[in-house]
Amino acid sequence: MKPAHHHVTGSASDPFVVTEACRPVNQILSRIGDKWSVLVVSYLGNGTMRFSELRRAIDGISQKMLTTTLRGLERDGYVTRTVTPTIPPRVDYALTDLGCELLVPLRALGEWAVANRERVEAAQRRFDAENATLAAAQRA
Amino acid sequence: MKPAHHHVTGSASDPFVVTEACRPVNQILSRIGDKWSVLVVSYLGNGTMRFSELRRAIDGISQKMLTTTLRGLERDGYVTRTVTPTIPPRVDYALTDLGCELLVPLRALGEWAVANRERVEAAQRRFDAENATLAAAQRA
DNA sequence: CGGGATCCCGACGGATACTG
DNA sequence: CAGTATCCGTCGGGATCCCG
Repeated sequence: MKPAHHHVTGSASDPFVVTEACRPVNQILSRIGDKWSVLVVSYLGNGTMRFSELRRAIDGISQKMLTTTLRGLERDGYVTRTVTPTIPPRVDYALTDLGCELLVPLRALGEWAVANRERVEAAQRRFDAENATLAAAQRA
Repeated sequence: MKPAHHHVTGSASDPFVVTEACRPVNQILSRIGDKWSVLVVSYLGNGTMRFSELRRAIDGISQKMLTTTLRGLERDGYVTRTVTPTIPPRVDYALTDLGCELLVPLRALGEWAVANRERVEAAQRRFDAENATLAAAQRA
């Protein structure tokens, strides 16, 4: 656990945290960071929903991606899938305890995103504008 | 922000929380949720680093993806890029204030991931095993 | 040293059609 | 209703070569 040679300018944290922690973080993010998982988990945070309820709620998701996303979330233990074999069939999705717990840090990130979206967008505009003027200067 | 209220079925959930919040969340996640951004931001959380330092530290990243990732993070205002035109040239990357603030909810998610990785892996094993026996039963 | 330019492949993800 | 199956375009991302 020897820290590598790192220049520590600001608040220093142990590099151990980074190296050791980022494997599972990437695992979580590769599931949650895809196009739809956060939306699905967020909606299910309000309670159990049926397949078509989710489909209508999310608006833009294809049934294929909804199925794929739900399967992935089910595999990782975030949601449960309950089939009621009536006619027509009925399938309910709900968060597990694990899913509810995930919702906590996820909502923190979400609130940060909402709070800071304008700063990000401003940075993007600044970057793009600067890039445009640089490109123009190149052609001159 | 309303607390998460559970409703039974059918009724529309509060559109504000999900609909309004998830656009910026997806924007943040589409940047942060890619394969390398979290690693880069985490490493820069320990202080300024040079390009080749990051390249060597991250182990597995190609120079193309490191460049792409850093450009994206710079565009969104999370990192600064400082060029020192010496020979050989020197380029330093560091987190902005925005980047440091992002690190907070990000680390929360990271700690959650570390704390719960075994539960996720266990769920995956359970799911895969159950799937395998089902597939076997199908063939019988 | 720190990239930019190019080629290429596989995975992600959308549209459509069909099934239990 | 809740999927599965198929086709197909897009693009993330790796490998390689080159440049200032």
